[in-house]
Amino acid sequence: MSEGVEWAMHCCLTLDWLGEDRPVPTAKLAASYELPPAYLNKQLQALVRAGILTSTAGVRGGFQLARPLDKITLMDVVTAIEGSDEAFHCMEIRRRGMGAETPERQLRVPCAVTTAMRKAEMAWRRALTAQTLADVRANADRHAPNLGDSIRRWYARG
Amino acid sequence: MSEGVEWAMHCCLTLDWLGEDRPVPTAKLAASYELPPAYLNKQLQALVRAGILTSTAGVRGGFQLARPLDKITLMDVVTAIEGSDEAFHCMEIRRRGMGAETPERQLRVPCAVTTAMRKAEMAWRRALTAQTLADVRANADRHAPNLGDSIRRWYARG
DNA sequence: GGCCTGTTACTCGGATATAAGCTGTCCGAGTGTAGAGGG
DNA sequence: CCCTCTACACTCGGACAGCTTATATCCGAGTAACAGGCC
Repeated sequence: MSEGVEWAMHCCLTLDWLGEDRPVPTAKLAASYELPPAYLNKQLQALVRAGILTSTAGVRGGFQLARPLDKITLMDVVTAIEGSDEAFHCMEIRRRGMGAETPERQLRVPCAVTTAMRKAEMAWRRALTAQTLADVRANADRHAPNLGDSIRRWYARG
Repeated sequence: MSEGVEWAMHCCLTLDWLGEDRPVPTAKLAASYELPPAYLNKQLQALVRAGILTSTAGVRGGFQLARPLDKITLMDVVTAIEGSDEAFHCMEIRRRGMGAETPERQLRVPCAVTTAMRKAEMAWRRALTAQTLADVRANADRHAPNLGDSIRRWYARG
C-alpha cells in the first residue's frame, strides 16, 4: 500500500488539531513531518479530488478539511489515495485455456476464488468504513491529551 | 495485489480436482489456464517454499499438494506469494519533524493511525484464515458439479 | 533372459532482462495581498 | 485620509524524471526413464 495513505491521515488529523479557519499550506504540513513538499502536495490534491479537503490558491492559500472528522472514514482516505478498485482483481483465468470450452452457463456464476477473496476484502473495507478519523483522533487524545497543544505550539512558532 | 495469488489458488484447486498421485508439471498447469509457463513455475516455487506444494524433479516430475485442501487457508497462499509483511507499513512519521521533540513517553504508545489500520488489516487476515481451499472447492462444486470431470477430461486428452 | 550402465529427454530452480507503478521534482497558472500613487 | 490600481510573492496544479517492484524469460543442475550392451 502506498505511503501516501499514512501521510494523508496524519495531515487530516493535524489540520483538525490546529482548528484554524484559514487554510494551511503544503510547505507547513510537509515540514511538520519532514516529508517532500511537492510530493505531499500531490497526495493532498488527491484528497481534494475526493472531496475530503478543500484547496485555496493564492498567497494565504493552502488546504483545509472539507467536513468534520467524524464524516471522514478511513475508507474515504484509502480510496482517495489508492483508488477504488479492489486489491485482488480477478483476471478470470478460469475462462482461458481449458475453460474456453466450458458452457457459458457455468461461467455465469462468479468464480469461487474471487468470491472467497472478495469476502475477505469486504471485511477489510467494512473495518475501514466503520472507523472515522474522529475515532482515530479520540484514541490519540486519550493516550496523549496534550498532543494538540504541542502541534499548535509548533505551528505558531514556525 | 500480485496476480500470482489468483494463479496459485486455481492451480491448487486444479491439483486437487485431478486427484492424481503423480506430480503435475508446470507446463500442463500453465497450458490449462494459458499462463506463461516459466513465470507460473516461479510462483509455484514460492508455494513449495511455503510448504503448500511439493516438487519433484526429473522426467515425470512436477508439483503436487503437500497436504489436503482443508489444511490450506487462503492466508497461507497469500502469504506464500505476497510475503508476510503487512500491506500498511507504518513509517512512524509522527516522530519526524515536530514529533522529534515530543517526549519519548508519548511515543511509547502505538500510533493511532497505525492501530486503526492494523485493526482493518487484521479483519482481512482473519477472513482469509477462516477460509480454506476446501471451502472454495466446495462452493465451486456446488455451482458446477461436473467441473472436476471437465478438468480431468482435459488433462487426460492433453 | 535378466541386470547393469550410459545416454537422453524432461523438469525444477535460480539468475537474468523488461515493463509498470510508486516516489520524487520542477515549472507554469492563478490569486489574494501589499504597497504606492492619486484623489 | 481613503480609494484604486498595479506589481508581486505565494500557492496550488499538473507535467516531467528516477527508482523500486512486479512481470516475463532463459539457461543450467539434477533426475528418472529408457535403450543398449554385457553377463
